[in-house]
Amino acid sequence: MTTPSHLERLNPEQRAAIETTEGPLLVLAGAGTGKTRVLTTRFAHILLSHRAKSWQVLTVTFTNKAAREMRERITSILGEPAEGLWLGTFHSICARMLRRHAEYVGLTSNFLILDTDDQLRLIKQVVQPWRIDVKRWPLNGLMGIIQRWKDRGLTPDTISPADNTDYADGHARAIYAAYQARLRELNVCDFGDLMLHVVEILRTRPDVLTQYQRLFRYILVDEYQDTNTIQYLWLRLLARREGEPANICCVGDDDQSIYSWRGAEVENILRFEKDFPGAKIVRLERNYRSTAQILGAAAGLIAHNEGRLGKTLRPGRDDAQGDLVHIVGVWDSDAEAREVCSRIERLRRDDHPLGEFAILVRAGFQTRAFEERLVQTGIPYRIVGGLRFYERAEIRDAIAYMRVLVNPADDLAFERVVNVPKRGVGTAALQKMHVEARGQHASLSVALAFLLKSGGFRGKAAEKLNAFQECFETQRALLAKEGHVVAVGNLLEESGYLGMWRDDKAPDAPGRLENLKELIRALADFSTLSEFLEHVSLVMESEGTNEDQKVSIMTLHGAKGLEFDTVFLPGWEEGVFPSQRTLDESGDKGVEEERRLAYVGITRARYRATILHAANRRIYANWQESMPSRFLDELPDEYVDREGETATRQARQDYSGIFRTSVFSDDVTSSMSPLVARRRSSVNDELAANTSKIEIGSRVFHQKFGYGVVVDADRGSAEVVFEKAGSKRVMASYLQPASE
DNA sequence: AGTAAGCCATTTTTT
DNA sequence: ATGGCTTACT
Repeated sequence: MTTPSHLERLNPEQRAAIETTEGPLLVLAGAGTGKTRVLTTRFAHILLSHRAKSWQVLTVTFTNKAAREMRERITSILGEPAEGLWLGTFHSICARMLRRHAEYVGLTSNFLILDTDDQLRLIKQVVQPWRIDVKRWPLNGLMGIIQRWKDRGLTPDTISPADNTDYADGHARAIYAAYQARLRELNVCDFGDLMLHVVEILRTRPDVLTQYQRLFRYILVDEYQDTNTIQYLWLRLLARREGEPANICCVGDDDQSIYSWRGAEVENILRFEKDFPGAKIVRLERNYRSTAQILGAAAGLIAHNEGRLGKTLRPGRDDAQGDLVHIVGVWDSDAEAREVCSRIERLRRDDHPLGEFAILVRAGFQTRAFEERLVQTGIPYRIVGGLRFYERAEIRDAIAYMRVLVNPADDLAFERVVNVPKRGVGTAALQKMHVEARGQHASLSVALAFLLKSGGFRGKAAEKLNAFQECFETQRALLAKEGHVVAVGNLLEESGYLGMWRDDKAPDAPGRLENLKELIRALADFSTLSEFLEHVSLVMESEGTNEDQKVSIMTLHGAKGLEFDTVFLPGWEEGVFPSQRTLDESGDKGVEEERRLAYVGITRARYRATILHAANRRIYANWQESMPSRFLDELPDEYVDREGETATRQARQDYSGIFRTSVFSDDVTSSMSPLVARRRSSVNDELAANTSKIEIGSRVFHQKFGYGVVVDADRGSAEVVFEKAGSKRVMASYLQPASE
């Protein structure tokens, strides 16, 4: 018997994970063990073996990226796009379901999905009657609490006293109720509602539930360790046929659970066998990504966690022998950046492509030192996971314009743009509209129209608001005739929005205009504006990832699922990693999650991993001595090379000890022991800083303010007269000498 | 209604 | 130290 082509070159465990199609199955897939391959092949196998049609398989992921990749790979296995797939993120699939049955939860099928800005604006309004002291209880916190409740599937009336909080003087539950009521009135949903409402429907409408249970003959779930309670409830409702647990296959790795702080419950994966009686478990432990040393180090580290399902990564590659994992102790964050950069340069000279380097940090503030050094050294880099395309102010504004164009009654969007660009609408004018709208039980747009007619506004404001109203009406009329691309283009032009950015003197204004052009271009990919807006609210993706050869800087969280030849892991110090905040808030549980994060970090590397820790680090304002991370001690000695680390380790116990200096260094201070370095550092660091190039009268460039001329300079900062942004005092380290 | 001064927090992020 | 946000002036 011949093996079908899609099952070729799989190891026995992978094959078991694919061919065990019936009944509940948990696939414990360690890092780099071919998880995505198993998921996609399993899908194809179900189809090719005629167990189900493509629309009878439900496949859920967490990110759009994962969903897209899976779709592509399934298409390539099958040789053609599969029909009517239920493949997407939890949220996009729930949105699809909710549009079908919206009326069961008091919505209509054209409900709108809110972004975070809208949510906050709404909470702000809803909270008014309680006169909450927002200093003491920031609204962000309130939103967080409501979100967490939603993650756990709690509605205002199912929150037990034990679940309630002191937040907002104990009014959180009542505010939640008011917020939900308001959402319903507006016929809108936040992200949490997409899951919450669907679960509500499945629970209260047996006919609907049965319909889906019959439809989905197979269910595939990616990253199961990241599911929260409501997602788990949703899956458990769907994964049942004639009272029996259905063919649900969850893939995940308890060792890579790093999102408990946003509601993920590792318990879900740990409890799988109990939740789904008769479940089988397949472990994928052969790693095809990393060297034996990297795997050994990672395995040794994660072994310190308790309550694991248990899994040991084994090298699966023939060329698995490689370098030891390097641990490097440095003086401070600048030395750390220098050390990393000099190592990158060394490898770069040996033709290692820049795209194969990653610097993985615990928190955003760590990136600064690396950026500075990379700029100085002239190594191209990219910060991954900064602000995403659809989160930029100009994009959100433009989208709000589109929303009002589609639906004049979209008050949240209306409010966002009514005074952008400035039309002389302040809190007073807005208040007037709100009062009018409430009085008439109508939208702000209707209220504005009424006020304009009845002379509620005078002078410049009236004129501008009139024009504002009119350009919507004109383009709305044009929408059908000319199409949405033209209408939106006109709208942004005639409302003065594009002009606002054209007149803006800030150096980032041209970039914003560029983004807006990009957005208008993207409109053409959709046949209607509503379709585009649905895409935007669910698939908040950034523009095409440029495949330039650049060093990637990103957070450990952001790196999950990625891999690089060479990985640098800086900042392994107590308080930074594990982070102090996690230590304080979550204690031992927190340490375990941080350790998993460390495990994720190490296992990103194919060939080389270098871990760094600094003896001193600036926290907010002042310098602090820092202790090497406890995780360093947990790495098994046989897989690591501790350069200059013995010294720092000893320093922790005895500051009068004798230290050894590392021989492996381009830069004297970078990897020497802390105490030796301390004596030299003040001199060296100042020489190293680029302040020497920043002299009075020299022309400089600043990322944010653009070009300018230095009029005054001292050690750390300089007064610069910028061409466009005027005179500012800025940190010298943010300045580069202008080349022209 | 727009600007200056004070106040606070400041990990991680997707949908 | 810094930036973001609210409050208090002009």
